Amino acid sequence: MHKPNQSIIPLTLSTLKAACSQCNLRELCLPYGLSEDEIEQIDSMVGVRRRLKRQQHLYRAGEGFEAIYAIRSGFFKTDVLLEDGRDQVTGFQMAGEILGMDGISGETHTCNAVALEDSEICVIPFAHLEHLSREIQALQRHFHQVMSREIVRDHGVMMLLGTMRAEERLAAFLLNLSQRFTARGYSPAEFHLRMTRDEIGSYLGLKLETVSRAFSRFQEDGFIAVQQKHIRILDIAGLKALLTHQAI
Amino acid sequence: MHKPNQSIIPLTLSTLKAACSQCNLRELCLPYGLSEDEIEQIDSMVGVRRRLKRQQHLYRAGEGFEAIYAIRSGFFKTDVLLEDGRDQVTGFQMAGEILGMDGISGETHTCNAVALEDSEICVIPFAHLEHLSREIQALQRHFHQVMSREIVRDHGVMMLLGTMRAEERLAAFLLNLSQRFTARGYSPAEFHLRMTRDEIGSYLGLKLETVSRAFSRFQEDGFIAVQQKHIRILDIAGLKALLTHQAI
DNA sequence: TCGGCGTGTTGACACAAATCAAACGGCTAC
DNA sequence: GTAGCCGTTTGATTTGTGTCAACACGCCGA
Repeated sequence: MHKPNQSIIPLTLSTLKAACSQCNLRELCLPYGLSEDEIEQIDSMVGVRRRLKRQQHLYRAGEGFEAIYAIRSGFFKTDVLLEDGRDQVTGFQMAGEILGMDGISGETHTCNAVALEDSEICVIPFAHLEHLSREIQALQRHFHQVMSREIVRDHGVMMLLGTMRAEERLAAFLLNLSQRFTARGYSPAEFHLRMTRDEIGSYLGLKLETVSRAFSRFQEDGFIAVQQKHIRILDIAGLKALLTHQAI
Repeated sequence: MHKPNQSIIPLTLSTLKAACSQCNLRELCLPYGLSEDEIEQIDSMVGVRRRLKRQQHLYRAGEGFEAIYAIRSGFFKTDVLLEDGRDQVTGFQMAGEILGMDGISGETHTCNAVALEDSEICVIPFAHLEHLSREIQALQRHFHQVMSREIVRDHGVMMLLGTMRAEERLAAFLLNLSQRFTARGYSPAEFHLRMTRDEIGSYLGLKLETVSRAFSRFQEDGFIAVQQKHIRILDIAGLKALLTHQAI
């Protein structure tokens, strides 16, 4: 009955069991202090789950918007394409984070979301979410906070792109990843990059060669140990100093 | 009873009369198709109005978040400050646009909002907005769209900062302003910049000298006529071509 | 096991924008 | 009216990052 190979897992008793109420990412996706009853309601909100393989699109720019997505496991990037072919990665998302809020305004997605590793997401039909957040105040508040957090995050990226130099951008990027991995119970100092140098560069407004050089420089200076996509941070304080200190 | 010089206008019959139901910016701030009854409810949501003089702060980073603000008239900028003193303008806002959504996530504002000319704003207590948007579905949907639009706008700025060259950024900036003025019934081709070259530069991730040079270049090339802060666009198509064509 | 391709590194050079510096112009205040 | 200041323009020079190119590495499939 439960077919792991299928990309859409139908809403059955067995899948429901593994829904929000049992999910260890609950504290990332949902507000605190919900009653049993409310959690049960929210469980029913998550219609289906979907598995995506590496490089598979969750949605594409131009597609109709119907749902937002909570990442259950895996890693994603979102990117925007300009008419003339230029594109930019607008974000990297990991477990417990929400995708698709760009689509709310125009009923159409404005960016692409691509899995950077095999991933699993929860589909949250938006009409259903709105309905429920009219009933459950804590859910409403939580959703507003999630959207607002996205706005604040974007401001941070604008800051990075507008005022920082290449090495500062990369340092900020690594520290941000480290902090997010930590929040998920992983090592703050050692992790695996799911994206290529080119994708990092696109996100940071740099060319891949510049990213590569910055990695090398950080390694020379003893801030990190790089081995392909495996990163070990040796001197977090040093990286942080790069950011705040800057050219005096 | 009605004292225009005071910065806070109390909620009286006379001010209520000039509230949402009578506001000519209604189609920007509110959803279509509300009933008389609903509009009356929303009227009551807008607690007070406030006048701000040029250079006055509407709110500052770190201040507690209680309300969002609809601009009734005037012009604002928002900016973020880094610990090391660097700052960046994250946006310019004009009549009919909403300020303050950055504060929702952390109960605290994360940026400063400053009036760039004498302005008037409507204070929308957030608790009240959430309450009402649990009752009026169209209001809920509208608010979500406004937040989402902000996210999409931010992606556009990231695109600009990450992939465009100086002249492309300025062209995009001018075209965006033109389009927004048009939507408000002003001339698409002639307008007054409320911000300095330095503020434009901060927003576009450029130094003020670069902005100035780009303006001069656009004038030489016959795209625009610049006289201080007064801008006349002579060749919109030319500016647009700068964006899409780019270095072949 | 080997070959090939995608990905990453490193070097030489070019170029766009930053920086430093000076002078100008238009406001505002006296 | 005029002095002074802020904002702007313009020029000369520096510098960080992009560009072009060659090469190295690791992974996958044959």
